[in-house]
Amino acid sequence: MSDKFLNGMKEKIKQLLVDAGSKSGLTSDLVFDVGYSSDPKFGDYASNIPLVGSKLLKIKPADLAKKIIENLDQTIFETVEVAGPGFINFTLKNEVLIQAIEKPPKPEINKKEKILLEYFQPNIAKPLHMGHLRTAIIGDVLKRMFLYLGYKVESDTHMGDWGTQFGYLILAYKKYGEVNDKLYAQLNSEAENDKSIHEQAKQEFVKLEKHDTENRKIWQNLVDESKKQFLQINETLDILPFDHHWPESFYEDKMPVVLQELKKKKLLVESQGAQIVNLSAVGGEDTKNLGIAVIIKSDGGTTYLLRDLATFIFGKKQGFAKHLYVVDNRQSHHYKQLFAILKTLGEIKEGEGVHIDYGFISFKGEVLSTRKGNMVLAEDVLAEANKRVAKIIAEKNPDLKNKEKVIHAVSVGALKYFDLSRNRHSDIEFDWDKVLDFEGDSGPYLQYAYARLSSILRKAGLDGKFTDVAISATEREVLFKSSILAEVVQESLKDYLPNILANYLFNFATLLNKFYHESPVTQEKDEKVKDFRLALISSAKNVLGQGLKLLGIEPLDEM
RNA sequence: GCUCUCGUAGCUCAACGGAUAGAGCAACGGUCUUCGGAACCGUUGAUGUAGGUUCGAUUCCUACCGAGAGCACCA
Repeated sequence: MSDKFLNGMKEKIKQLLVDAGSKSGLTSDLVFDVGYSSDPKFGDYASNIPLVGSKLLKIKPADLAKKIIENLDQTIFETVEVAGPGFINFTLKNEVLIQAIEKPPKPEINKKEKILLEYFQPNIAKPLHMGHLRTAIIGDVLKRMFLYLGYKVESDTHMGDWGTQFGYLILAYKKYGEVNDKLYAQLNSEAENDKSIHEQAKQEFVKLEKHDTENRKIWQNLVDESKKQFLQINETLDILPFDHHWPESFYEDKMPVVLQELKKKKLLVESQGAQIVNLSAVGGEDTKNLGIAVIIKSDGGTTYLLRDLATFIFGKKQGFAKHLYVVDNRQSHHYKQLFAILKTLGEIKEGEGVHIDYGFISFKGEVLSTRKGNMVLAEDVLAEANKRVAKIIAEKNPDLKNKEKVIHAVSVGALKYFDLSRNRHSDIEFDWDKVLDFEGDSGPYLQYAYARLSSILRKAGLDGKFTDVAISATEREVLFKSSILAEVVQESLKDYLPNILANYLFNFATLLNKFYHESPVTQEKDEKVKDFRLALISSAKNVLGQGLKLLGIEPLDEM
């Protein structure tokens, strides 16, 4: 995100430092940072302003730090200290944290700006495997975070229902009288030995594009059936409903205009019978390595790229200021070409189109692939997860109500967290035992911490209130971490990295486990202390619950 | 050949250019007459190589080594 929308505590402290800095001889455009302290002993927040400012003023960082602190408005701070090589460490007053918890900051954003978020591009005739799930899981969390912060965001599935693969599907139907993933794979493998099959398939697609009645009918049936299947993902994985289903075929009538535009700008050239844009020849420095982009194939068929050009332009006409694509990183070349052509057409400005790429999932060192038979099907993983969760519940909590619901929520939580806790740029090594490990750094661990908090509140029967009592270091940490959720979400969304939120929640849950382990609540004799701890638990539960919902994981009162 | 990702502990992963590189699993040792043991506490253990920029580099730059992906008629 290019927006400057942070208005949490970091931004507030930054502003205070800018003011204090200008009274200390620094210019207001000095670039410096305010971040979370790496360790509670360094306070809540830390800034490097003395380190970057000292060079300009040619004085020691420590001396500049002292000067800035003297000029600083300290009303919200308990302590402000100079430490290390020249950091200023800030500890907020407890009452300030409590206020931030009760009234989380809301970012100032451009409410008119609509965002189009494209994720989950299932291919027809291929069953969903773990690799396909990544786009849906990441996209769904991004959508939830946008909505939480007040953005206008709409999701679109962009189902792959067009292109040569449909030639194959139609051909398979005509040959075998029906189509499924196995027959599709069979035809593909036959095509490897028999080149004429590929030609036939291409011809079937061309016929489809030319409105051949029979092919249209076959195609429509395939699409309808597949769509029904794919949209089960909303239930099976608790993915928010999609706002749009604008599949590739939707752009069929929107491509000719784009072609006209490309011709008008003299970008389209004929080469080996195909219509192409030679990006090495048309663009500047940034496009010279992008090579050749095929717009119309030599058989007259359209390409994915042309459809994507039409897709972006359509989105713009619908009033979307940004178009985000959650697609795996193997397509980064494609998106570079897409954005480069749009730029040349004058249709896109910097930051209006973003490829949110992610690493793919491998299994035993190989990429998941239908063709290679190296498959881990989503439904199999979920079924196995359900089995193991059910077993654990039978051991630990046999009297649990709503067992089915809990089993589902825990399984989905484990599956999603496995994905979301990792940086999306990294490839993921799929491992049954790791996905299905419900201890330690896992989805169920977060849900467990939430359930424990609920349990304590249930036993106590009241919510407590923040009283003025001496608190432990752990309690202080809980208080601080409870205050920063909105800020963390903003940071997580800034580079579209859900793992920032996931990692924060894991640390928070760990802290909470430690807290209720060392601080008894219901048995506490001192009423004021009890009130405080209950209030702390109550607010921490809200924060953790909200965080889990943002990850698309259901908070459970009992499990 | 060109381009892009990625090389961190035995394994799987974290770390806006910041302070002592964090976790989980595995191993070993503890906690409990338990507000729920899917828990808590501790021990062992890591930045591919060589330079450079910086007050400060896992992070940025260059080269090399290694892994993966992409580079016109698949999407």
